[in-house]
Amino acid sequence: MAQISLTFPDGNSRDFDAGVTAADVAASISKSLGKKAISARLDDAHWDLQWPIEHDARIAINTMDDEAAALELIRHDLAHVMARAVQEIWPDVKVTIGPVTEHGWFYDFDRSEPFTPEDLGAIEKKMREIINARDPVRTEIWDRARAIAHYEAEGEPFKVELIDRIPGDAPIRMYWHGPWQDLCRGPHLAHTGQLPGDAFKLMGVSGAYWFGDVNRPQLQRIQGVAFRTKADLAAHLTMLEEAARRDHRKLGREMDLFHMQEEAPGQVFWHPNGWNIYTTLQDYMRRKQRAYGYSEINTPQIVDRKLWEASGHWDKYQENMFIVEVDEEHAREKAVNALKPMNCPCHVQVFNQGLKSYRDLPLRLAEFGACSRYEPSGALHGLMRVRGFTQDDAHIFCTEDQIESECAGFIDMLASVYRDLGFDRFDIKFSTRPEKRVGTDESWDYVENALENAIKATGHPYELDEGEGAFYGPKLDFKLTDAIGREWQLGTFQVDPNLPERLDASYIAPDGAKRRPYMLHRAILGSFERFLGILIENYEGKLPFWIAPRQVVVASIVSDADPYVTEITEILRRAGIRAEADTRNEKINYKVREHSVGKVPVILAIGAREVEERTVSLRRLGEKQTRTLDLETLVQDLRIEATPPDLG
RNA sequence: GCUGCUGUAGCUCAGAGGUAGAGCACUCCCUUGGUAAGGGAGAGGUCGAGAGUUCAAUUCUCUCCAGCAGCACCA
Repeated sequence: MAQISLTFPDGNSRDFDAGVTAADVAASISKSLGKKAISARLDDAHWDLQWPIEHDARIAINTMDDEAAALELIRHDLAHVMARAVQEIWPDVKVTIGPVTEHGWFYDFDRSEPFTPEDLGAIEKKMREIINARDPVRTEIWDRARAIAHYEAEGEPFKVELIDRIPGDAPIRMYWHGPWQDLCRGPHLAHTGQLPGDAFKLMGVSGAYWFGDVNRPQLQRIQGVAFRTKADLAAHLTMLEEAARRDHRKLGREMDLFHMQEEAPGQVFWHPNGWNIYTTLQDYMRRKQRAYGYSEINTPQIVDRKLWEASGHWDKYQENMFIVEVDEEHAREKAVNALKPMNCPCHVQVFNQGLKSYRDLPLRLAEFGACSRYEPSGALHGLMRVRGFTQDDAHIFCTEDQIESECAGFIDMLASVYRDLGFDRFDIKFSTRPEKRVGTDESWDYVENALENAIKATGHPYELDEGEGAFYGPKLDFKLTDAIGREWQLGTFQVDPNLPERLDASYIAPDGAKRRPYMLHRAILGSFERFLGILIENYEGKLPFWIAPRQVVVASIVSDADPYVTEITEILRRAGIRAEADTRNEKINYKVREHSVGKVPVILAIGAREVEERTVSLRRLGEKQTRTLDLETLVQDLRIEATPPDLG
C-alpha cells in the first residue's frame, strides 16, 4: 500500500498508509486525543475525521479547544440534529438546507402549518434526546443517480433539486446522524454526543423562499444559536439583553437626541442634544486632522453621471445611487446627476486643479463628506445603517515610497482617536492581493510590504486576510470592541493606484516627468451617524463629560433658591460648560430622577443652605453620595473635565 | 430586496363591525418639598395611506408606505 507523509504542527512528519483517516491519525497519537478529536485541518481544508487522506499534507487535529473549527461543527451538526428532530416529530415535513450563521445556524423546512413557540420547545427537547443518544455520524460518497433515486423514493424533492445544482464533477456526499440522513458536503462531528446539549437555543421562526425565489413554495426557517459551553451561550443571551437595554434607538428617544420619520427613511433628524454630540465630535476630529497635517475641503452633493461613469461607480453601483434628473427648458439633453455616494472622485477633482509637483506630496485632503446611498430597505437600522450619512473621509495623494510612512501616521492617528473616545482595544485586518487583480507582482510586493512594515512598526497585532484586498490594491480594516464585547468595523485604509489612473491625476516628478500618484482612501470613524450609534451604545448613553450634550443641571430645592440657581447656571455657561437651570415647581427627588434618566452627568442641587453658604451640592450620574463644593472649585473642576482629551 | 410580524395620544400599550381608552409625558391649580416619580383637575387621536366589501370600516379584504426580527446586501 502506498505511503503518505503527514506533517504535524510541531514540524514532525510521520508516514501513514494512503487512505488513512484523521480519526486514525488522532488515535495513533494518543488514546485521549482520539476521543477528543472533532475534525482536522488538512493543509487549508477543514477535514472530517472520517475522510480518507490520500496525499502528503500538513495536518492538525482539532478538538473543542479549537474555537473556529468547534463552532462550525457544533452549529452545522445542530442544524442536522434539528432537522432530524423535526422529521421525527412531523414525518411529513420536507427538508431543504441548513447553513451555519454568525452565532448559530438555521434550517428551512417545507411544512403547511407554521411552527409555534411550543413546537420550538418540543424540537429542542427532541434534539437533546438525540444528543444524549450519542448516535454515530457516518458519511459515504454516492453515485449521482443513486442519490437522486434515493431522494425521489424518500419524497424529498428539494434534495433532488440540490443534487441537480451540484456541478457534474463534484462528489455527492451523504451523511447520517444515527438513522437520519442528509445530503451535505461536511465535515461533521464524530457522533451526536460531541454536541453540547446545554449550549444551544432555538431563537425563532421566520419565512423564507427556496433559494430566495418568490415563485417557489414558501418555507419555514427555524434559527438557533449555539456555542461550545453553557457559559458561552449564557454570555451571548446576556449580551443580547444588554444590547437591547442600550439600543441607541431607545436611548436616542429617551435622551432626545434624534428621530427618524416615514418621509425620510434612513435619514436622521438631529435634535439639539444629539446635534451637540455630533458637533462636539466633529470639532474634535477637525482639530485632530489639522494636527496630523490634513487640509479640509468640501465638495458638491450633486454630481453629473459623467464623473461616476469615469470613476467606474456608475456601472457597479447605479442601483444604489440616488439619481437626480434635471430637465432644463433649453437644454439639449436631460442632465442626469447622482447624489454623491462617496467623496473619492470629487477629491481627485480638487487634486487635479492646477499642476501638482512632487513637492506637494503627500497631499492629505479631508472632508466631512455628506454621502447618500440608496440602501436596501431591509438593511436600514437606526443610525447604524442609513441612506444619508457623513464620512470622516480623507484621501492622501502620494508617491509609492511615501505609502509606508503615511500608513504608519494613519494608524497612529486612528489609535489616538479611538483611545480618546474610550475604545482601548481594536484589531487590524490586513487584506492582501486577490486572485483577480490588476498591476504587476512587483508593485503588489512593494505596496503590501509597505503596509506590513507600517503595521509592524506600531507593534499592534494584526490578522492576515489573504486574497481579500481590492482588485487594485491591499487594504487595512480596523475593528474595535465595545463595552459588551461586540466588534464593529470602523476604520479603513486602502491603497489605490486605480482611481488616479481612471480620473487622470498626475504630478510632476523631480526628473520633470508626469507621474501618477497613489491615492490612499482612509476613514477613522467611518460615518458620524454610525459612530455615534456605537458611541451611545458603548456608554449606555452615559457619555464622558466633555462629549455629553447636557453636562450640568442646576436644580433648585426651594423656589427661594431660584435666583442663585440662575446665577450659577450663568457662571458655568460663561466658563464654557453646557449647563441648564431647573427651577420648576417640583420636588428635588423628581428632578434628580428625571435628569438621571436623561443621563446628565452632573446634577447640582441648590437649597437654602447652599444659598446661604454660596456652595453647591454635587451629585454624579449613577452615584448616590453628594459632595459640597464652593463655586470656584466647581468651575475649576468642571472646566478641566469638560476639556476634550486632545486639548488636556 | 426577500420572509415573517407590527403600525391606535409625544412615549409604552389595551380595545371593538356602530368613528376610542390606560399609565407616563404635557397644561393649569394646590403643595416649598434635601438627592431616582407629592396630590388634583384639564387638554390631547382623519386609529400609517389608498381602494374594496358593508346600511355602517379604525376593526374584514387587497394594494402601498414605514418600522421590527432574520436573511441577502454594505463602493
